[in-house]
Amino acid sequence: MDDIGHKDRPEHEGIVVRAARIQDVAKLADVSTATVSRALATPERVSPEARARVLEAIAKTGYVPNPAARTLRSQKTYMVLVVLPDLANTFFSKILRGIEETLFEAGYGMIISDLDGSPEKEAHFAAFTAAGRVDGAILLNGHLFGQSREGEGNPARITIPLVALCEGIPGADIPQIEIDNRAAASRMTQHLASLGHRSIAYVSGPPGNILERERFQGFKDGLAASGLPFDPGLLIAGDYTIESGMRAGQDIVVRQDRPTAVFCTSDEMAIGLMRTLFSAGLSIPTDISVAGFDDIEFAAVAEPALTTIRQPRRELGQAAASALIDLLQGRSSPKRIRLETELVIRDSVAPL
Amino acid sequence: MDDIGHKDRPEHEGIVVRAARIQDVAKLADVSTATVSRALATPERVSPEARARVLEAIAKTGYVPNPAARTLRSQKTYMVLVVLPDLANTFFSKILRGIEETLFEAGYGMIISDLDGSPEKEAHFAAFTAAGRVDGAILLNGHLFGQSREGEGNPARITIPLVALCEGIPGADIPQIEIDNRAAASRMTQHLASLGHRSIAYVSGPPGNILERERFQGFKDGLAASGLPFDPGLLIAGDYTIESGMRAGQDIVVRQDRPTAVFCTSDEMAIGLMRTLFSAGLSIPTDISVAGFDDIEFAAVAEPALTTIRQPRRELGQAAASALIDLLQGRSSPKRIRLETELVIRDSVAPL
DNA sequence: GTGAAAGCGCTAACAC
DNA sequence: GTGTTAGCGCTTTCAC
Repeated sequence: MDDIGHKDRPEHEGIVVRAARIQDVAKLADVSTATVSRALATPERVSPEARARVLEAIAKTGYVPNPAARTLRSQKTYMVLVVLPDLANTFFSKILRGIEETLFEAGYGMIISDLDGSPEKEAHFAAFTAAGRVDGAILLNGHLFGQSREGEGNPARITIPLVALCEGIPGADIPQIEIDNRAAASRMTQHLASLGHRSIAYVSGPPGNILERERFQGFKDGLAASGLPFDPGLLIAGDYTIESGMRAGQDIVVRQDRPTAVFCTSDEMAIGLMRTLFSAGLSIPTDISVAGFDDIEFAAVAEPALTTIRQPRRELGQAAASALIDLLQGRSSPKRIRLETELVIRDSVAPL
Repeated sequence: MDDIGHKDRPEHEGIVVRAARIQDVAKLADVSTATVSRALATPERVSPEARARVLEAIAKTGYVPNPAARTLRSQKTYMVLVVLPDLANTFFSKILRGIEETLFEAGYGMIISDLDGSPEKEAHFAAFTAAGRVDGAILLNGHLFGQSREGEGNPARITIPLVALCEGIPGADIPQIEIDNRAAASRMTQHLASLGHRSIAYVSGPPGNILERERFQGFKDGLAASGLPFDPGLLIAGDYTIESGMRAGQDIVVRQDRPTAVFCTSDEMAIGLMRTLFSAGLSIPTDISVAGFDDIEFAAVAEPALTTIRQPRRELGQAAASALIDLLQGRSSPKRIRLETELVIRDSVAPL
């Protein structure tokens, strides 16, 4: 730093010059700074000659507008916050990519916050958002800021556009982008039943989770539609992780009266569960059928290949980003967007 | 917007008030704005009484400093850019989490850019970085901005602190955080050889990739150390993806003279390859041993469980973030940090 | 269509 | 230890 905090930029080898500002461009193009600004933001309001001179000057100086100054003045950051419960969960990566590419095309950047179950982090990002560092946010964590613990008093209120993705937020008046979890779970259950399975175990997601509630409803719907009774004894607690799937497998292995099929509400759990069943000497699907949910990359290459429900993850991300961009640019957005799922039949489920 | 672009904040039901600024706090605490600023940045330089009044006023007003104004003035963004080749690759998620948590603790936010093989995106983020939107960057993509296509002329030069993670950047004079790929690959090769395997196939990463170059060297080292000849016929081209692993499996299946072990340089490829071998009726490790690299989550639950090299992914992320923070705060950082890997022995490799 | 000038909210230099 | 003030770089009235 040679100067009061300016960014430096080597122009010629060894000679350090401060970065070009709008004034430099204006001077070079022989116009006012206002015209430079307009040439960039609203070219149609600038004469072609002036515009050409400005563009040339920009090219010559390598001018890039200072975003902090722009934000300070215009109150727009062109940044979107994406709130995740867990960045290390592979389920999110394709969704993130869908979000990122759509945001990118519209000129928005993406800031990721991994809540990691930490209320401090959540408070931090709530403040961050309230401070105007982002124009909008996409919430994948199933609740609004500050709603994790109810009735905790209100921190700085968030007034920017918000969109909920995957995990709907019941009370919130914001666009919700999701799949029909209930219908999908019902479909899988009916598929299992149609193959002759009458004793179908259900490995749940975390208690209270909205996806879990919907999928569980779907499971019961499917049972009912197939004329099967609901047996609470066939419910096994899980939390969508590989580890909980392995634990669920233990549970099943030790039962004297084993179910003939297991519906795991995530592929991770299904893969973990299959691991445990194998280790116990069972074979799939001969001894027991296993179904998953999500269709992550590894579902197709698992041994046996996993029968599951495909979620259009990339499209979900794209749809959420599009909805948010609509809001950001003053357009309206449908309150609920539901994308189609697909029953993917592979080898882990067989007729009884 | 009721006003010239100010952010609004509901204070009481229905009444909308603009967000508190430093002046509001100063007035309420009966000090100057400078004192408020100091009370936040350098509390030790403010009298305890003044500080207490300021803190109280901040609590009362719900004041959150405007980051754009702060950045404009101080030339610091407290943002770090993380450049990834592919966000959807599950290998990165745990690394990202390591980065994020370390950055977060130090008060930095993280902006993710998924290059996605697109030169336009790369140019965009180079400009983005040059424009001063971030204080530093962590590069996971194996090259500096603008170096993807050589001799393409120089866009705005990046002068902020940079750190390379996982994929080293040979010519660059920046801290490199990585594992010893060569030693790890050599170790796995020797492990295979020690079990009696003399015909070991090698499934490579993308050509030209630095990880691939190092691991390939390690493979040859390991062969040499075990007294085995190097046979180019046992090299199979891959690119670290599941799909390329499946293709490599096809290659192996059709050989009349099959290798007895396959060293895949990513777990994804190993899992894909096992899928193909299974489908062809081979059993692992009875007919053929398969080894991976990385120890992703699914390696332990694959069937059979995958013998592989564990990379400390979270720690890699943390180390890179720490190194960058050191640079950002004017401290120096070692030019090369190498974290330990571990040979994880599971069931996919057996003695000949 | 263009320019002058105000000012976004903050920090840092300087004076006391 | 504290206040005054300039000004970071831009956009946006307002006047012409």
